Amino acid sequence: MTQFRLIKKLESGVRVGELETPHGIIPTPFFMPVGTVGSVKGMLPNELKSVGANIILSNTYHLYLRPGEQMIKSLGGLHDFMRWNGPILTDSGGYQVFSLGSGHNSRGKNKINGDKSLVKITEDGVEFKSHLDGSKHFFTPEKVIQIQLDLGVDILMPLDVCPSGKASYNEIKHATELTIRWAERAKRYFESRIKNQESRIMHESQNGKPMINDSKFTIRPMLHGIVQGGMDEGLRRDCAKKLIEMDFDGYSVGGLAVDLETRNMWQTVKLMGEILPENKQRYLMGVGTPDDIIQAARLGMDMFDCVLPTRLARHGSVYVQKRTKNNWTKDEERYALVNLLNSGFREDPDVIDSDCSCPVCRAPMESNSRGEIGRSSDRAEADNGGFSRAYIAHLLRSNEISGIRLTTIHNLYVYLSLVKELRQT
RNA sequence: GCUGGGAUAGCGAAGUGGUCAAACGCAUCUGACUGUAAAUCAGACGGCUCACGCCUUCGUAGGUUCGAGUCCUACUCCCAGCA
Repeated sequence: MTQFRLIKKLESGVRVGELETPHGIIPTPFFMPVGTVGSVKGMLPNELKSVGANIILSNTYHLYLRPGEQMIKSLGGLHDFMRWNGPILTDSGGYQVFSLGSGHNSRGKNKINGDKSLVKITEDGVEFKSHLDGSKHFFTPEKVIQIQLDLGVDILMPLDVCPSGKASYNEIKHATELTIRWAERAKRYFESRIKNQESRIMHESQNGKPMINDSKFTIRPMLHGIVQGGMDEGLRRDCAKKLIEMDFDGYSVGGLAVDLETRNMWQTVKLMGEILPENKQRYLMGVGTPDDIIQAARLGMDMFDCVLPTRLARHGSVYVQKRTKNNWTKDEERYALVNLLNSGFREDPDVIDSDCSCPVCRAPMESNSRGEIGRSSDRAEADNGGFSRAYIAHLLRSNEISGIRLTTIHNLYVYLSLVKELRQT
């Protein structure tokens, strides 16, 4: 039984489908806003919905460290905890193994541990030091599944080893092989836990208790296998083959959103699109820019997440469509980044993107005395959007929370309307 | 009016004889950001130069000294206390 249904494959190569999760059926391809610590920074659940999000991503590593998965479980699971009733996917912490590991902290200083690596990988799992307080912890493939099941998420990622894009062949090979062995352990543990859960539900319903119709109880969460292997075709093929044999619910393509100076990832994405099972969803982890997502979807990827729209928004940058009327000026470069903190926007009266209909840019249209249609001048009208670049730049400079909220809403809308468009055209 | 204290780069503020074009913070400018240690980080921030480097600055004007943001004198302005 597969919970992914491929409806059709568009001429562009984009796969249109749907994914059935314990928290509802969602259309693919989709983009997941990143809410690492149980919050898409600055956004409330209803705001995410209003901008078109129907699934979000959170993080095992972070929630385990704080507030702890047991606390979240006792408070009703992650969905209830954060009051988000749509599906949630959690990353496993595999990326943190990468980003907290030695040689990879390219920016800033280690806040807790000086220059020492926070991570030590062994066959059994990964020992790491909390970035919060330096305390030691140990993740195994089983532990990471347990945490995610306790969080109650819809789509789980197994613990993997995500090597730097700059790693040597041997390092990548070792990481890939370990990822495969860990995937097998994760799968075995996951299946046994799910089986227990299912039999318990069966048992309860046969005992005269009311049958549970809630999809939360009847639709099982999904576990992905994560394909590693760097840019090496042999390793990628081998890894994919072994994971496919284990029959995961879906497949993730990892290790491509790291160390971008070495990025020639398209060949690998193309390969993945060709060899991963057609009837399972494919998740390209951590990618990417809007243009990246278009390209990847055409190569057969179904799921995306990226910190760019939210992080860039907090750093003052917004995406602007490069189109004239309905034609893109250049198909492979549809979006430009604009940093509103640049001095040129201080007095810019225009909205971020006049072709954008997000809640920030959208403004009621009216015709003036000469019959020209333009943005309503009635700024005082409630709920009318139409915030000027000058105003948003001012808010950002003043460190007003509303500034980064506006840019975040806009950028997320860009991503979410983009995938929506992908599904339709 | 008297007695103290003070005037440093856009602002605030270190610096009390050489290593000072001058710490640090803010502001400003630019860049980076792809499974979030990230409302963060990096760089620039007197002038000229790609750069080595050169030139002009620490209230104003003189002076002492090989050498002054730092010491002395006068002046201008500000602050506090006392009249």
